[in-house]
Amino acid sequence: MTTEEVLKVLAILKNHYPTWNAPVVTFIAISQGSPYQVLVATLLSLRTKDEMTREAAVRLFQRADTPEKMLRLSEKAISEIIYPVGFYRTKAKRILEITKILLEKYGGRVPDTLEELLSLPGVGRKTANLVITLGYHKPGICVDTHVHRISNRWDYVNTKNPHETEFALREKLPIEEWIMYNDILVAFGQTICRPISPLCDNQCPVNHLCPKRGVNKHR
DNA sequence: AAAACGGGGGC
DNA sequence: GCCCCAGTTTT
Repeated sequence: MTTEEVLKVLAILKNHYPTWNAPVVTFIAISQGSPYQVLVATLLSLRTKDEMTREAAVRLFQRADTPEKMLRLSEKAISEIIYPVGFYRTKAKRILEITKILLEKYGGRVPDTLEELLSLPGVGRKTANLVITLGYHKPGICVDTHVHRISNRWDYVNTKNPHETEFALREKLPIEEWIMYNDILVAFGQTICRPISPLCDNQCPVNHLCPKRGVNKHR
């Protein structure tokens, strides 16, 4: 697909967007979540189903929604709160580790630049870009499995790894669409344009524009 | 049993 | 670039 065609597809998907659950981190952001909450929710979401992450994030923020409050919780306590999110021990440890750094080096604030965010342990490009876009409302592209998969499924980019996808999208996609592109592809990818057995025939509102419709019964 | 989950780090 | 890691839910 060309950029022009992708923009047409996005316009159609935008109309369907309200019928899908907003992705967790987006949900946190639009419900007045702080950059710190966006960061923590993103850490929870790594390799974890959206719904599990959402429930865990809500429970955790009831107990601690600021770095100061978070440090009062033990690693074990956090583990129990965020269960059954996968990798919960690692994530609890990482949340505390990063929170300490935020308090020691950044006065309790979350950095808003890519470089500073990437310097935090356990923060890669996807996490950093999500904090920048949803925490600080600055332009960025965070490529997760959905963005990567669907961008390639549309033949919009032809890339092997997420980093290439991010670079290609930065070149091709108008900057005004970056955040919406992310948001919509995640919501769309979780419900319709799934990795395996996507719902092309009955439920996809853009199947008539998709070069891979019916072909992608798997992967 | 195996795949999937809005990856990250080490090399 | 490739390989390994962490745990739970879903298929």
